[in-house]
Amino acid sequence: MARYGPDHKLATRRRMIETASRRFKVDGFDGSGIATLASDAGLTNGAFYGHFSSKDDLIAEVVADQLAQQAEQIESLPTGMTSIAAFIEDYLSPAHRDDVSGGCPSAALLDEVGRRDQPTRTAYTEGASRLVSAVAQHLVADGTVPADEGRIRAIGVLSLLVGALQSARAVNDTQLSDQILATGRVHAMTLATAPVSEAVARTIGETR
Amino acid sequence: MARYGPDHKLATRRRMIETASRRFKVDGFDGSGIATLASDAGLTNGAFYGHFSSKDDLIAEVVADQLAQQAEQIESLPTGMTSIAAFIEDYLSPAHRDDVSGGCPSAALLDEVGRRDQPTRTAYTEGASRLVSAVAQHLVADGTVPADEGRIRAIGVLSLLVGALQSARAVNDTQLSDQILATGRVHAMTLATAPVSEAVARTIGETR
DNA sequence: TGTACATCAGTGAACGCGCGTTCACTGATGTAC
DNA sequence: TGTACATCAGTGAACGCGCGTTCACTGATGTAC
Repeated sequence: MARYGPDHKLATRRRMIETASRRFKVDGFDGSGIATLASDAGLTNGAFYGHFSSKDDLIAEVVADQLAQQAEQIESLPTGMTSIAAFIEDYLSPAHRDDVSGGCPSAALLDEVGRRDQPTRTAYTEGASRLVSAVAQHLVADGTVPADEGRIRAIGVLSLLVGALQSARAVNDTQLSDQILATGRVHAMTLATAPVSEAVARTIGETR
Repeated sequence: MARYGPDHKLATRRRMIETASRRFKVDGFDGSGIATLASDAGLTNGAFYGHFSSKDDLIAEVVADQLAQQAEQIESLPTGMTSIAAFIEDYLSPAHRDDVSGGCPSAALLDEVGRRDQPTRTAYTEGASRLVSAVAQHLVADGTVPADEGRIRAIGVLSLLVGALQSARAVNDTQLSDQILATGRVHAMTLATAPVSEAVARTIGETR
């Protein structure tokens, strides 16, 4: 089979990145083999290397793509505190907890990213920076926090969201898991909106 | 070789759990092989199954042991807000970020725990519950928060700590990593001590 | 005191298997004449 | 319009390797006589 339109190969590559993101989030980077990744996209193992130079290459591409999608999602959110509040509610919902394959890549893979090669970590760093900027800009545009506090608030909210969702997934006690989510939602709102403590004020000076 | 004292085998088992915890935190569960785990403890692969029934068995033991150690550490902390403040400072220090093998198991492995078998997840759940109780009791004993807020505050602080440390490790930009740590320290203190917002008050009612 | 035997923690080769990667090949389509 | 050839995305067998697990064996020590 061959001689497809000029977009065909690009479409297959896109499909591989899409299906691989799901597989990685469910089984982890180390737990996902090339044969499975290819078969998820309707291909056989040999075809893989026509699209990516190595498994690590695919991982870096997936990480970049996933974080770019998240940043775009935040960037396209309408201005207003309610939209960030809704984002937090969605992020720490039981539905998101139970949807690992379609959910946040950081919640599913963050501790593994720290063990991967530099291209993957660079992709993560750039994607995360863009995400932080997007959330920061929102909080500032909403008038929720002063301009020089945006980044600090954004980093806090995002860290909490990831830590809480991972915990809610790790635990095999539904009641505790639900409590972690409910608690996380409130704390995330606190970090996004609570009045500046003196300590926060001091830190802004240090890290700005 | 054989015929050791009655504690010898137990000591070897202990050593395996100890060295395996370091290996798992550095290379991940999937990234650590039996031959390497055994050799880290000064044994050969065959000896492994005299101590553990399977790799999954060792993983569950390691998770239980690591979280018990953390809970004991918190439980033995002297009463007083300064001790929790010092714990937060240590947890989100550059030194802890750079010491993966001797550091927090949740920061190194949390998203992988969610993919393991039930014994491992149960071990994690029990250990994490004990940790939450220990931190909650501290915050209440310190007089920092009212009795019925202890757990909620503890869950928030711990989620934030884990999320921030994982992020600081994933990112390969030192400046951003340091900023995540500094920001996390302040936010953790905020969650531990900030006055109850109306939202928090409502959530206490829901999740108590 | 000296010898024969039991114990058992640890050894290391071997098992089948799936891993990441390579490569000669296929075969449907487009182009040239 | 019909035939020969070039293209190239995808196939699938094969590579060496390390995985988790099993098992016959070793050999230093303790006990029995």
